[in-house]
Amino acid sequence: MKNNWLDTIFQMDCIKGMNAVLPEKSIEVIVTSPPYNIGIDYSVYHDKQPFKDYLQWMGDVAQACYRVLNDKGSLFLNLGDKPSDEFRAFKIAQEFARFFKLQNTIHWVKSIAIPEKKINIGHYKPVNSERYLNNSHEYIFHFTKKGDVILDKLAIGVPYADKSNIGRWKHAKQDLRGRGNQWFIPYETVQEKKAHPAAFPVKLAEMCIKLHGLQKKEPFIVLDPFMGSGSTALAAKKLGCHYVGFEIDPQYLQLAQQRLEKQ
Amino acid sequence: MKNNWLDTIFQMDCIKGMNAVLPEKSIEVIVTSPPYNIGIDYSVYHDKQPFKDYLQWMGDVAQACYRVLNDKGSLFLNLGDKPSDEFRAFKIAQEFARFFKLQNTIHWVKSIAIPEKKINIGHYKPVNSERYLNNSHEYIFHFTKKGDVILDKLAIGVPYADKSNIGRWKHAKQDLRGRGNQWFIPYETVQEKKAHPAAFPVKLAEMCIKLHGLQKKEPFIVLDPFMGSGSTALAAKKLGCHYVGFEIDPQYLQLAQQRLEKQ
DNA sequence: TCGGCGCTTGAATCGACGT
DNA sequence: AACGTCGATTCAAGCGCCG
Repeated sequence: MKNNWLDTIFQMDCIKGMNAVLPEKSIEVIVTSPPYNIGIDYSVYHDKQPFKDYLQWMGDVAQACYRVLNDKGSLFLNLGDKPSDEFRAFKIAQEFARFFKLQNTIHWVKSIAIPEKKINIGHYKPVNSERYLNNSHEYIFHFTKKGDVILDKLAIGVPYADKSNIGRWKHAKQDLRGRGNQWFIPYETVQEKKAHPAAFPVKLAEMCIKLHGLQKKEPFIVLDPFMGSGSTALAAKKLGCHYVGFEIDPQYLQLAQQRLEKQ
Repeated sequence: MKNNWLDTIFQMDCIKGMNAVLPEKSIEVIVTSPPYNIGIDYSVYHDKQPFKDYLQWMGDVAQACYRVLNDKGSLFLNLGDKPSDEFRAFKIAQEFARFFKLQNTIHWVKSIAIPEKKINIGHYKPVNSERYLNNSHEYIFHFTKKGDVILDKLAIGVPYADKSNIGRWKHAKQDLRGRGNQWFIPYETVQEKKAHPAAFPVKLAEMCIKLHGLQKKEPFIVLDPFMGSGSTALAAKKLGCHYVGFEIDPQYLQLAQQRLEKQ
């Protein structure tokens, strides 16, 4: 029974799951958005330092990811920020940096206003505070093993603003330039959330996979250790890749499977 | 001679300068963009660990800033990112966090493309690399002493997307909502840079000062320990505030003074 | 007994979206 | 057009603990 774990979401803890189910270096791309505060049993010893334990747990996840990722693979780690929670995203990213190299930092822009240009796009998330600015940003840290993975930047390219640049350089054969590290993707709206309370949009996962490059391996397998409602699996399926994932919560698991069937 | 240092840029090292010239708690707002690699004498002992020394030096700067800043003052720290330089901005910010609280993280968006909406704004900075995305982002870390400084969010507000919100709440008297933490400010163009090779746009410094709130103190003094070509001083002057700063390089100092006279 | 903490808890709040 | 909904919200009051 070779690869009988392909296109499966397992209801188990992701660290145990990855170690038990996935062979070394079998995964080409990991896209994930870890949950904020679960996965640790605080009941006995650790009740005083939950965040420190959470960090260590994240380090363990990173290590397990390292084992299963291909040497030329990519790991995309989505992390939000809370103004009241200093450097949270950064500290988690540093745990991953114990094993991986941070090759790119992508900024997911959910909302931006440019009054001068009459631009005012995206869902604006209210914050009731006189000291904190409304946060409309999340990080996507791009980790690789050596920091030298070749990317397919034009796969998620955008048209040139100045069309005279087309044909100006030998690589500029089409009206397509790299997108840069600022990615605008709007919030899911309330209604969309009701149907699929996804941690991040399918489109975001799609962009990560395409940026890594689709033509690299066979079989091309995308992993999400925290599958949640299945956005990563959906993106992989849409792009013709295999997926595999783990999710403890049976309700989320069911939701993910429903979304996959529908698609 | 009281306050004879107002509206002055001193040609000296900023740590020595701040300690010598500025009284405790005399400054209301600090806006600064530290240089990348100067300020340390590598010649004798430290040749093996330049970045570590740079970090320590940044910590010393932070400490000197802490002394001169008002208890309800704000420090805006602008830091760029290099993809090849892992977590550089965060590590510097953490040095400041030894003394200050990180109250907000602002993202300076220099360029963003949203092909779906045919939006493609800002100067696109080409990068010849197959592994690194084009970086069009810098951080502005907002530090305060206790993390509880009240801001004037509407001073840099933007119009509502949904006008039916105007008048809906008692504070919403005008078509103005908070801007959030994503600030679009375009690159200075090459031509502008030739005239004033500024580390950051005057507009950015203006927005920081206005966000802190202009009605807070008299005299309202804005400090930049690394004055460079004088953007912070220019912004302060434009807004009717006093400025003070330090700059080692005589050529930059001269440039800053020229820009201030012109304005 | 009073006051200053840390933690918990409920109230208030914002702006876009949907009806 | 007006208004109810919703948030990996924030904020301040309240309680218990300790000096």
